[in-house]
Amino acid sequence: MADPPTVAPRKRPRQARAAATVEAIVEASARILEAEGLAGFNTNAVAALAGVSIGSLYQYFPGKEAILAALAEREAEAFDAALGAALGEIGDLGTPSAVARLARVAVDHQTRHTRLARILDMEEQRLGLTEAQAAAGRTVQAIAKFLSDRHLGGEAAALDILHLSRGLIDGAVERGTTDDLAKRLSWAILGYLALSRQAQPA
Amino acid sequence: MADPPTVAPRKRPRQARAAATVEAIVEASARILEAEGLAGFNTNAVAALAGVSIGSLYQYFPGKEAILAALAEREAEAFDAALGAALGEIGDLGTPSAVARLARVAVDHQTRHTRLARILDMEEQRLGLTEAQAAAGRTVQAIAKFLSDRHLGGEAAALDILHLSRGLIDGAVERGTTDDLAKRLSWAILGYLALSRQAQPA
DNA sequence: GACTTGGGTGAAGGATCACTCATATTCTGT
DNA sequence: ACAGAATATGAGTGATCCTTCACCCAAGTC
Repeated sequence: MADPPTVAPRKRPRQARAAATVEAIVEASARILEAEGLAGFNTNAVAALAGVSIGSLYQYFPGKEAILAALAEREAEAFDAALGAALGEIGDLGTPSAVARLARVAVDHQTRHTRLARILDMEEQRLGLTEAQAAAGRTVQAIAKFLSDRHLGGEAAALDILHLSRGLIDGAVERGTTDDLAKRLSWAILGYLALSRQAQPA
Repeated sequence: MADPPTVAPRKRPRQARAAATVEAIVEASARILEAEGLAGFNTNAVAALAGVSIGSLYQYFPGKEAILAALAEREAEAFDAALGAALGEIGDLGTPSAVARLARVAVDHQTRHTRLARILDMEEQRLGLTEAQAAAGRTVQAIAKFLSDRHLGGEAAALDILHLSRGLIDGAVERGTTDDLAKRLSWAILGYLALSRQAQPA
């Protein structure tokens, strides 16, 4: 087992110019990972695509794993925000409609960057990306709250649903069958919730 | 985009000794991928763990990707066999019991080598691992037949279920909540089938 | 026992890539 | 305008790793 590499940013950008550099590096990384996968993800390529020298990259990130960490945090944050917004808008909807709405959000997010999302998900485990995991934890809590408010389940159900969604969406994108994807995802989620509730009446 | 590397075996082992060498290489690769991930998967390490010289490795495989191909085929074949056996034993069971049985098979298989399975799944897309995909295709057809025999769905449903299962199982293994996993998986599958049937009555 | 073919070896070439450092440029406050 | 801080550069270094090749050993054949 390899020891976990340092993942905290090396220094913080103070000028706008520097912030743009950091942003360009993260964005370039996202593009490369989506297009080429982990294999094509090397610091030289990232710097080149970002239009920045390798030296600059190492000013802000202690290594390539650190870029992954920043990227993972960014994505987790974005998903949490999108889901939070959706949750705020569905207070009085019926459960099927509410779940359909949430399914849409998940599909939209995951469809945009399938490959990137899968890679980050795997690396999140391998390295200890605590920042990203914290954001993901907030997402789980938000869904768990939604479920328990409606007496549909708790945190365990939220996690199962999240993971099952990932698999279903990734698979559908892979084979290009994303037509009724949100609807199909709703079937899985609502079905899971109905049967789990029926199996263990609270 | 990188061009797809050659993946066909270089030559076929004719003596028992050679077959053992090939087997050792594939097995060592599986162990390394499970323990270290793609990052630790290099030909030197594989040869060393297999107790074989690097030269021997290149006698049978044109490159590391070819080992991946062989491994993917082996795993896909194993899963197809296990699932086929289970399908043969559940001819007259009720649908919930039958699905529970299949869920068990999927959980057992995926739980044994989660990390390996995930890696192979990703690489299967990246390279064109046709042999492995053929075996996977047979698995899909077997499930599709099971579903259509009971008027529960077709190939699309089979694929959705397979992918959703992968996500759910991987997630559960990741966080160590594999206790009622087969049951939870059954909920998702049966729920999906029930609602999809209800949405589009044949 | 000579010959053929299959099997096995590992040092070495060559490519890639992470990361550093000495130097140059740009910004910001005064 | 100037000093000092922040930012940017990219050739170079060393390590890792894929792959080849020239050579040796083992097994079967006549």
